[in-house]
This record gives sequence, C-alpha cells and structure tokens, in this order.
Amino acid sequence: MATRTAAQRRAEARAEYNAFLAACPSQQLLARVSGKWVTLVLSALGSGPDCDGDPRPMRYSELGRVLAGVSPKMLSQTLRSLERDGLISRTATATVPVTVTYELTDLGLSLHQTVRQLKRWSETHQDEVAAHRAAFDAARGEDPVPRGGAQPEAVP
Amino acid sequence: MATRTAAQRRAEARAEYNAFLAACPSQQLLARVSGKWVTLVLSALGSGPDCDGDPRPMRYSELGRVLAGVSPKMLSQTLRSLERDGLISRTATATVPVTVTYELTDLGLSLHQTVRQLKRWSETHQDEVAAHRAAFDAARGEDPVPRGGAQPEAVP
DNA sequence: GGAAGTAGTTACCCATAAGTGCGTAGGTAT
DNA sequence: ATACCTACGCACTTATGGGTAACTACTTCC
Repeated sequence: MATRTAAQRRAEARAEYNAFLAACPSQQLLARVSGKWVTLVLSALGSGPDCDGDPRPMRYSELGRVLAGVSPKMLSQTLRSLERDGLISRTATATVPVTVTYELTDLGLSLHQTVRQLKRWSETHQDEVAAHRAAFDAARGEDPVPRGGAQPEAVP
Repeated sequence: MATRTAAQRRAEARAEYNAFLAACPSQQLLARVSGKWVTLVLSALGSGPDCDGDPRPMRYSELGRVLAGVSPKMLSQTLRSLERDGLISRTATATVPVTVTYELTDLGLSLHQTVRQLKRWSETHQDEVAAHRAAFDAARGEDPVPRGGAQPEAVP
C-alpha cells in the first residue's frame, strides 16, 4: 500500500514529538518535580521539618528521619539530582563522623515558591475535584452505557 | 533483638507515610498532572492547537492530530481521567459519524493557568538549570571522587 | 567485641505507566 | 463489495521508577 497505516504514521510522528518533549522545558520541569520524594525534600528544606516556618539547612540523616519511609538510596538519588540542577547545595564538614548538610539555593527557593502555587490550587479545589469524581463514578455505575463500539461480552 | 532494624522501622514508617501521601492534595495534583499527555491536552484545549490563542473546544480526532504521536488508547485514557475530575467536559453529537468534542471547564481552565506558572518558571530558569547541570557533570568527570564509602572494584 | 550512627553505593526485583495490536457498530465513498 | 471513517475498549508486552538488601569505612558507646 502507498500510504502508511495510522499506526506507522503515529510511530514516525512520535519520533520527532519525543525529541520535542525531551527538549521542552515544561516537560523537563514536570519530570524533575514529579519524582516521589522531590517535592517532599523541597518543602522540608524550604519550610522546615514541620512544613511551617523558614528555610533552613538540614543534614542527610535529619532529612531521612523527617521524610519517614524514604530509603537511603532514594534520598541520595533525589538529593544528587537536585544538586545537579543547582536547586540545593551540598556541604560536607570533616567532623569526627563526617556531617553533610543540604540547603536550598536561591534557584531552589524560587522553585519551592512555584510548587507552593500548585499546592495552593490543589488545596482550594480538592473538594470540587472530589465531588466531580464521585458524580462521574456514580453515573458510570448506574448507567453502564459504553462510549464507543466494542462490547465483546463473550469471545468464543 | 529488642529494637527493630533501620529497614524495619522504615517499612513501618512508610505504611503510614504512604497513606498520608495518598491523601495529600498536592501529591494527588502532581500525580494527575505528571501523566505524559495530560499537560499537552490541557494546553491544546486551553491555548488552541498552536499553543497560542484562546481556549476552544476540540474534537477527539483533532486532538489526535495536534498531539502527534499519541495513541488512541492514551488519548482516551487521558481525556477520560480529566473528565472524571471535572477538568474537561465531553459532548457527543449524533451526527452522521458521531462527533465528540472536548472542552475545558472553568476548573480545568484555572488548572491550566496554574500549570502555565510552572511553564513560565521552567522557561525563565532553564538556562540556569542547564548551566548548573553542565558544571556538575564536568566536575564529576574531572574529579571522580566518590561520596560515601563502598568502592567494590572487585568483589571476589 | 558487637551494635549503632555517620553518608552513602551497588545489584537486583517488581509494580505500574506507556505503547502495540486488534476488535466494534454503523454509515459512506470507491 | 470492501475498505475506511467516527470514537473508542480490551489483552498483551515493554520500559522505567521505586523499593529491598547488602556492603563500605570509620568511630564511639556499652
């Protein structure tokens, strides 16, 4: 056949689209922030261990205690990637047992502020979203009318 | 042994922490937005197909063309979950071939505005981040001094 | 002398998100 | 007559992020 199938056209399109997405700063930021522990580290360093108060530096083990449940591997990995992007700074002091402190940079602080915008949206609209969700699920339950074609029911 | 190991304490802590994270509106919002196609659908519906201009409703197939490379499955899935949360509305019209249009609701529009804040941050700071990243990688390359202990090198 | 705390690293496993392929119902175009 | 359009749904496979366990090296406490 002369024209490619829809699937083939999509595959080609995705090749360049993936390149575009990889270069897109918005997508990069989302990828950075959507890690499980990233926002938690950000708010621990940005608002103190109790999520209120002022930014202050914290030690590795202190972060590990505050973010209960994080494994040393994920904590390291998260801190390393944030340091790589210049969002936090790492300071090692050669005390008796070596101590390492992490602190938000100005860049990290500004990101923290931006992420708090998201937090604010989610807090003000969470009831609305929950209501819509409940209504949608209830409607689907009562009225199990499918959208497209395709009711296999029984495929022998 | 009387006291649990560090790993056991972490496992306990994560049990309640996961519950907290699941209930945390900020984490829910991040999970919602961090889907690969979510922000793309949002900005297509919120700023027109060329990512400039005004919000306007679009058809399923039009979205499929604009978001080149999306499979029908993922497009459906994304649209369905956004509809469930009341961020977009779905309207089916019984024309000759049935046409379905999707449109941002007020809620979806306000989320779109918030997400654009993130976009703005990423655009204004992308050079800074890239510079930090390059500097960090260069430093690691020149000075391959490891952080903690553990250089296995050869484990016989 | 063994445990625990300091700050990590490495190898491996698994659950989930994303992608692939195929099906559908009714109508229209070739 | 057959292929394709509309808008999807389902089953299967793959890639990746997150989690587990075990290790390092050094010191202090019991």
